[in-house]
Formats: sequence, structure tokens, C-alpha cells
Amino acid sequence: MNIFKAFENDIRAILASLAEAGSIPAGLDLSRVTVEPPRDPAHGDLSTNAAMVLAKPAKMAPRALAQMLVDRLTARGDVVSADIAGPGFVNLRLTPAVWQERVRDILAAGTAYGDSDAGGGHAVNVEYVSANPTGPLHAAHGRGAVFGDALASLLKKAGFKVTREYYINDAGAQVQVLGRSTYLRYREALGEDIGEIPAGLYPGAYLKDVGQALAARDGDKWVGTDESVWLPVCRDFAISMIMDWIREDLGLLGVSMDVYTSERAMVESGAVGAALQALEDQGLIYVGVLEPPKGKKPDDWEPRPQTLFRSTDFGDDVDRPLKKSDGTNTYFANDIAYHYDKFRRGSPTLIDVLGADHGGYVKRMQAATTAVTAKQGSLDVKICQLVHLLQNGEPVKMSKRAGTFVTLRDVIESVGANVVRFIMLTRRNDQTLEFDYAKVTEQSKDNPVFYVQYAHARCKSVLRKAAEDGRDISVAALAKADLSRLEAPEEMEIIRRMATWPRLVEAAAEAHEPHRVAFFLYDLASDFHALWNKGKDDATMRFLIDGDEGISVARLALVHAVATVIASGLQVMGVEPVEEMR
RNA sequence: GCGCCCGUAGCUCAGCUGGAUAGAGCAUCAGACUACGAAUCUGAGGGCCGGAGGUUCGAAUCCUUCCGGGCGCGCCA
Repeated sequence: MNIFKAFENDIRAILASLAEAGSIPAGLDLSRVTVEPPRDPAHGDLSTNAAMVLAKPAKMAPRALAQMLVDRLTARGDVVSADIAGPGFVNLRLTPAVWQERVRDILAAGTAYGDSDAGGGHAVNVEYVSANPTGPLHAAHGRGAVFGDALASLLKKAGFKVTREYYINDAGAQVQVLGRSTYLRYREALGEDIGEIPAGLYPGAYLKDVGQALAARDGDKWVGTDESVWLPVCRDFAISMIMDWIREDLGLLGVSMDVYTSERAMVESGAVGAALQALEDQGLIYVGVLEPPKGKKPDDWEPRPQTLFRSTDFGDDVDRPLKKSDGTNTYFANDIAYHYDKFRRGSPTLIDVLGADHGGYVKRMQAATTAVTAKQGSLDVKICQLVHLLQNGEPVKMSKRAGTFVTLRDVIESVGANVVRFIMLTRRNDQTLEFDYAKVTEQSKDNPVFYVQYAHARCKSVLRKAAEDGRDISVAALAKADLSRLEAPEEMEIIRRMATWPRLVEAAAEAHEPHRVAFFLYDLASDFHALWNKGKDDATMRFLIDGDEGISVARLALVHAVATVIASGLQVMGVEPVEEMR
């Protein structure tokens, strides 16, 4: 149960009944009315801005409006006090029981605590990773993978129907390059001296494996044949093998997609023509000449008529080409068809998780999505900024040109999938992220992964100790606890924190910001570590009190709830909670 | 030149879609273990929220304009 949502609904109901009674004008817009935990706990448990938001449209003094709310709210049994504060906030203090009972909610729900129906089963398609199938995933891909996956989990928890999707760019010029590069490695595998890899082909050593696998499968069958014969073979073989690697790497990270969509298959199905026709029918395609780009001008620039999409009608800066000079479709044209395809498969809400170098692509794709779906679909693009890999503060050297880069697999193997996933979510997506091998495996509070896991392990440690003492720590037994015994300020604080979890799930899902989960867990862990240490100073604050089973059971229920909420949050992040630290 | 993103404590970052006195961690200083794991905790100092205007009951948050950093800018994907 979401306390904040519940009171928000109740306050709306009170306002409606006040309007009915003629105390306030009818038909006020209540959409800006919110109920939040006040930043300063001294102000109370809940706070609403209703009086301030409605004062102007109601043509009433904020405090007069607030007083009416106060009168109604104080009449409730679960409200201890309601006060007007500051410019017109109404602050509520609830009975301890309202909070204490949340512990029972948590025990009953398990890690499903925080699940919401806010999404109403609305379909959302989250496309992420979508790395080109020309090489193994590198470290930076990991961020998009983790972000997209956590966002998908978060949306699912918030009640959306989520599709996780990977778009395989297997249709463009780069997979032709891949095919040629593979052919060289194939001949090399058969014993030929291929010398230096020519400029323009992929130099990466990983293609040796592909060449050898092809040679092992087909022998010298393709040597001496025409390029029109071997190119498709080499290309498709390489794509297939590399996609297998990518799937394996994602598997190591705990990422599994619902759908892999092939660009080439989509193109061959005629979907691009259909999508362009949809734009044509709306008069959004024309032939024109673009202005040259300002500033840095390409050497071979010359004005030339192109087939253009009127993306400026939808907020873009210039109209965008759909056809190359040889008459074939641009990547953008294919992408329009792809987004149209996702829409037609049943997701009006689309999310693309892209890398930092795609920032300039956002406006046109949003414009195209709006246009091609006749404004029925919407696209949110989440750009993940760069990851700086560090080793003890020193940048890890990488060169794409030389074909040397840190693979995602290397990173996972050196620090573990749980660490990669957690750390990648400790920054907002549009903030660059430093990933220091030394720091992320450090066992200190400076390392949020450790800090949160340690809190969970401590919970489990208490429960183990209780079980060793012969206590029944089953959920059924703990659920019978007399929770009114949890009256210490530190205990109430941690309960209030856990009560905000359902609210946080909804807010983070709506904002498409999974990093908020990581910060919430850090705060919750901090509350728990503080409570733990309280027992050092004050023996009556220990979890297990000999001779007082009532409070021991209540506190065990609390500890179990904390472990459950941490596990619930980690589940969204795709991180496994640990039972004990090693 | 244009577009997008970022600018918050010495450092690394949050800030709940406009709320009350702007918060954490690290670093600095001062404290707490005969333990359900001190790998933790408690406290102190530290800020013109890049600058300047504007919008309103109220701005780190929205608008305008500068400054600084990152990414991108027809026929690549």
C-alpha cells in the first residue's frame, strides 16, 4: 500500500466534498495537488500543497483553504495532528500504527512489495544495447545494457507491460565491411599470409576466431570464388557468430531480451516502403536541397537534390534525408520503419536507450515517430553518457583504431556482474560515469555496492542468530508480531523510509530514472547501519532482547522487512542480494 | 556557426518533475568496539546551486541571455 497515494486520493475526495457543499468553487483543477513526505521530518509525516495550489484559482486565501482541510483531516482516527505551516502547507502527523503496519505489508508481499498498478498494463517497448554485430560488446555497452534492463524491470514493477528489445543493425555498409574483414581472416586461417589489415576493414583480433570457425566448417570452399559469392556467406556467418557472443555477454550480465529484430529482415519484408508511404500520404516527403552544414564543412560538399522528410514540422532543426544519392534508403529511413514496426506490434510508448554519440539523432527520431504513428505513438530517448574506465584513478588505455578495447566480458570477469550492474546505476544516465576497478571492489562505505550488500548481510546475520537461538523466524511467525513495540525514533524512521518505496517505484518509473533505486537503497542501508550501531551504545536497542520475546519478534519482523525491501530494490537493479560478506 | 547534454561543498555526486533552513559519500577535525561482524556509527567545519535578468505565493529545478566542459552536425550506422 502506498500511503502517500492513499492520502492524496482522500484529500481529493475531501476537496470534492467541499466543492459539493459550496465551501470552495466547483471544477477546480486538482492535478497539481500532491502529498509528499516533508523534507524535514520535524514538519510531520505527510505534507500537502493543496491549499497553495488551489488558492489562486479558488480566489481564496491559502490559509483559509488549508483550515478547511485541517478540520476534515483532524477528524480522522489515523491522523494525530494536522497543522498549517509556512505559506500554506498542511502537515499531517499519523498514528504510529499506520506506519508500523507497513512492516506487515512488507512481510506479506515479500520482494513484490512496491509493485504498483500505476502503469495500468500500458505497453512499453524498451530498446537497448542494439550494438552493431561487428564485434563483441565493450565496456561502454554495459552501461546501456544495465540501464535499459533496470528501466524495463522498474516499469514492469510499476505496472507496465514491457517488451525488451534488441535491434540488430545487419543491413548497412558496415556489415559488408565485416564480411570482407572476415574473408581475410578466413584465408588467414587456411594458412595464407594476409599481411596488414587494409585500412577500412576491421582490424580486431576477435575476427580470427570467426575466420577459423568458418574455415573449420567449410574448408577452402570459398577461396577463389567471386566476391558476390563469398561476401554474403562471410557476412552472415560473422553476424551469426558475433550475435552469439553478444547474447552470451548479455547473459553474463543477467540481461535477456524478449525480442531481437533484424534490420535486414525488416527491410526485406517491405516495411520501409510502407512506412515511407505513410509519411508520403501525409505530404511529409519532398525533394529538396539542404543548406550545407555550418562551421565544419565536408570537403566534397556539393548541393544536390534529396528526398527529405519534413522533420522540421515536428520540432527538428532541418529536414532529414531518406535516400542516399544511389537511391537506396538511409539508415534513418530504415529506423523510421523500425519504430513504426514497434508501434504496430502494440507499443504506443517507445523508449530507446542510446549511447552518447547519438545525441544529435534524438529530435529527428522523435519527429519521425510522432509523424509515422499519426501522433498516436511517443518516443523517449535516454542517452547514456560515457563510461570512463579507471584503474586506481588512472585512465585505462583504449584505442578503437588499433582494435584494442576493453570488452564488457573483461569487466564482468574482473569485478562480477553484480558490481557492474550496481555501479552503472549510481549515476543519472545523462551524467558521465567513472568506473574505477579498484574502487568498485573496495569494501568500504565509499563503495555503494558494498554498503548496501553489507546492510542486507547484517539483516541476514541477525536472522541467522535468532534461528540459532531457537526462534521461529518464518514469515508467518514474524507476521504475528506486536508491531506497536517498534516505537524508537530510529525504528520509526526506517519504517517511514520503507513506506516510501512504493512511491519511489512509481516516480522513478514515470521519470524513466532507474538510478533513483540505487540512491534509495543507499539511504535505507544507511538507516539500518545507524540502527544497528544504536545497539552498541544502548543494549536495550539490540534486536534480540532476552526475556522480552515481544520486542524481539517485532524487531526481527522489522529486520526481515528491511532485508526484503533491499532485496526488492536489488531485484529491480538486477543485482543478487548476498547472505553474508566474504 | 547550430543542436542536445552537463555545470550544486576542496573531490565524486543526489536533490522526490516548482516547495519550507539545498543534502550524502570521500577528504579534514573530534568521538564510539569485554560485538546479533567497528568493512560500521555519532558529531563539527565546509555553498552567491557557473554569471546576469525574468516568470510567481515560492526557483538548484521553468523561460531568456552570456560563460565554461562533453557529444553530434547531408550521401555512416
